[in-house]
Amino acid sequence: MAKKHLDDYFPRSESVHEESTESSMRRAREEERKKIEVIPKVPKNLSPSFFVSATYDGEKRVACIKLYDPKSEKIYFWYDNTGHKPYLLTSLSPIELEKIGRVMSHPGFDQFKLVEKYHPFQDRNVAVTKVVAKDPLAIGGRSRGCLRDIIPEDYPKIGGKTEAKVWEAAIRYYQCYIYDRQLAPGMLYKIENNNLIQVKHESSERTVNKICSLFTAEPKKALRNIETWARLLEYPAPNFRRVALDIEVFTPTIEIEGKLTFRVPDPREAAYQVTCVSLLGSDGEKRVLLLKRAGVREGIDKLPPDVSVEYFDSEENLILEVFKVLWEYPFVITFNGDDFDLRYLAHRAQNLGIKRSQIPIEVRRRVCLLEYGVHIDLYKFFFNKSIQIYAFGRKYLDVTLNEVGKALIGLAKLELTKPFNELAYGELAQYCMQDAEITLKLTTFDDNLVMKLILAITRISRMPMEDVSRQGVSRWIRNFLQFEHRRRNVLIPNTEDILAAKGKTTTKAVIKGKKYKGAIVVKPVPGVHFNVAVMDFASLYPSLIKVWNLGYQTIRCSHPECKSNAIPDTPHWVCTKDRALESLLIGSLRDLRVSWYKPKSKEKALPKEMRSWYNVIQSALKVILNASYGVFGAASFDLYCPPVAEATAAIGRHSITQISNKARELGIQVIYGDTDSIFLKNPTPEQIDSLAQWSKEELKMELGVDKLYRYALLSSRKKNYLGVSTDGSVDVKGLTGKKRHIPIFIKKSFNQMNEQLAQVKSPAEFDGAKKQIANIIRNCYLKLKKREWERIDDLAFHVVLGEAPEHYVKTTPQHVKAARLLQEKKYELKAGDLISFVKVVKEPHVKPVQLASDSEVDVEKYVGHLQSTFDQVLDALGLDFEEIIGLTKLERFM
DNA sequence: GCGGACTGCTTACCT
DNA sequence: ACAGGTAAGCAGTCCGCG
Repeated sequence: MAKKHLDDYFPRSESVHEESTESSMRRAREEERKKIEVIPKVPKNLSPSFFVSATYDGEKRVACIKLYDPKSEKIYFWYDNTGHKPYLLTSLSPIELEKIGRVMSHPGFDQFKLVEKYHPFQDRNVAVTKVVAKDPLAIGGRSRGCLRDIIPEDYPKIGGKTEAKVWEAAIRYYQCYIYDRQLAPGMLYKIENNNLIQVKHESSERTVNKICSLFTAEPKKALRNIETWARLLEYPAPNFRRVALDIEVFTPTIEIEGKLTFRVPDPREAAYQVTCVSLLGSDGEKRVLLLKRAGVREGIDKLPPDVSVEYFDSEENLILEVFKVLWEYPFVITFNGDDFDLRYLAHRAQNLGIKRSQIPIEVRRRVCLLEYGVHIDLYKFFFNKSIQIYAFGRKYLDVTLNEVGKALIGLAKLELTKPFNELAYGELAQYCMQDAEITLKLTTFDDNLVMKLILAITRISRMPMEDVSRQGVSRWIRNFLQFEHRRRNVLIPNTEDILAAKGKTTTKAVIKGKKYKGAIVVKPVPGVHFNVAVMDFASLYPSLIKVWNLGYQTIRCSHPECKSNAIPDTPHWVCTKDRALESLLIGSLRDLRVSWYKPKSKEKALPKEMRSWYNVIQSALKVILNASYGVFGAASFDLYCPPVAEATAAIGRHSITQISNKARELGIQVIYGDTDSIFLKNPTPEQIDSLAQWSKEELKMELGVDKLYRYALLSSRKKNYLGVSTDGSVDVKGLTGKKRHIPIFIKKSFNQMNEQLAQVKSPAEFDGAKKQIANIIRNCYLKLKKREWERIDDLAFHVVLGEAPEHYVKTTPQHVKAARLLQEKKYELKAGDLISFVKVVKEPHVKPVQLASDSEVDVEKYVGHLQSTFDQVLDALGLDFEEIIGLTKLERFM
């Protein structure tokens, strides 16, 4: 079996609840008694509290739920009292299993139970055996000899004829617990007679009813799903009492070329002193804890008066003071706390001999959790590509506190006037407090958007908040699908079973190395087009998954009579008898977004807070829906099913082709289109209506007007255009002048051109604009020729290192050449770093901007870039770069 | 030994 | 560690050329 298989079972990365080793478990047990004193006892009449996290308690050997009471703003722990145990499912009968010695003698083995499960490929119930264990580690862990490995290994040895199947053995125990008890993380619970019971919220229930009444035309099953989702999304959010934490550590300096640089201390060694810690609470707490240093005078004038500044003679006392806070706050927010702040504090505390029972941090391989509260590491959350693109619209490009802060809340890190270790108390405290402030504000801006977003996804995905904030969208989708399997008593198939039953892809991708054919891009008609309507399908792929009943069960189903229900452009077919889970769930999420949350988020009559909540929900849904097709084509997804992805893309191509044909039939010129959109030249409202109508009737798909452009400027290239909306705003898509690696020197002129284009209202006004544009380009060209740039930085290209510089073996791109020059100067570079370089005359034709001087710049190279940037627009405008800069074609030729 | 045609690599973008 | 499609620029290779 492939090695990957094991990784799939117990994913090492991201997941926060990793198994502890035997020794650390023993230690934990010893310490348990002491810790428990710090954790509040559940009061007799606990008010309705939010389920925020779930773990497995290794000592008590039961699931543990963390409940956040919004009244006391504390977290309470509830331990399972239902006797639920970890288990796996297998195709072997108890009789066969009893013959396997290693199963029976396994110390973690508990008992067998015969159960029935619906088999999603065979379309019938099958008998399977539940192998119950005393401990999740007995089912599957990193250690050798767990039950899920033993069963298939030993079955042949007892004369097994077929393969021994094992299912659902790689699900984390606390998730398994959530599924089996059909719990709703993020929702309200109470504890009654020591039982965990979900609580209703009456006014939200009324809204849920109202939403359901919108969907009465839907089949019963779908309606039930809509109701469940609506409840999860309508229930209110609490105020999350939280503290942002940032630490500063003494940082050894090294001298490079007379310049002092520093190396970030290793948090696993924690060899240097913690010099400053800022704690900023959502409740108004503002504290800076400073370590006293010999010879440095106390006194701070730069901090606001409401900040409490506390000096410590001993580092140990400082850290213990921080720990008090971590034992007390229900939510702790950091930026990269998993890999730095919390990790450093924990290791440093150990180095200083602080007792383990006093350390509130659970250090895992990749994450740091809290013994008491919930730790949210914003770095992980903002790093999430889906969050980056769909929730925040690509507003930040680099995931650093500085960049994210600047982009989302207009708050940058402080710039230091001196090397770090020479800072007086004032500047150090100020710097540290600023970081904590950015961190906290990243969770408070827009009415606590980020906290609510995490809460909304917690509810949809049925995961603990810690996992939601750290894991990717494919895990969110996987978990709610697994949850629904359990609800319906459907066996969750193994990845390789789906692949074996449904096969791979059949179409040929345009791009070499891709698995199947994707979307269509219609060749643009270059030039300036006035009155352009852009129509698109409302969330194309999720709609197709809904309308075409797509899912791993239904694609290429086993019923012969379904084979005639063919998917265009592929040899696949789809089931006509059963409804696919994915189709149902993704479909109802889509419907809720399109028909309720999206309109509600724009309803002006609603109170501001309501609108903002609806906006949170609609963007959470957007993030999930946008990934809902892609996951089926991703081998890392547990329900990976290539034919589903391939079919979805094929129907997408079919839909856009049909709609363009229909548009032309209606006498509308289609000037461009990409995946789910078509650009229509000067259509009448009637033509638009009949196209939308036709789509609804024939394709069962909603097609609407997305944009109205006063005019669109199409280049001859696909995915390259500029549109001026009726309100004068300019959409620039794909043009080089917009790309972030291009020097600002060129970008400035490009933006000036856009300003001119925004002014143009009619074809008659184009002439004036063209003259202005020619001027802009000529000026830029002349400035270059006369070498009149302001700063050399303006000429720098900025390119991200995809991997560490030494890792490039096939070719050496220019940014890597520049990176290697920096390395020679002792700069430390890694994957993800942004390299800024200028083009110079001498070999190797590039130089890091830090090391370059004005005189070495290769002006001709820059003229070339200027030309190619503007050519994309000029050909549509009927202008010529060489004429603009005053060269006749003949001169240029000679 | 050198330049053009070609392919492949890398990044940034679009939907 | 959700997908495929497109553009740009450069690196590297092959081939012809007295």
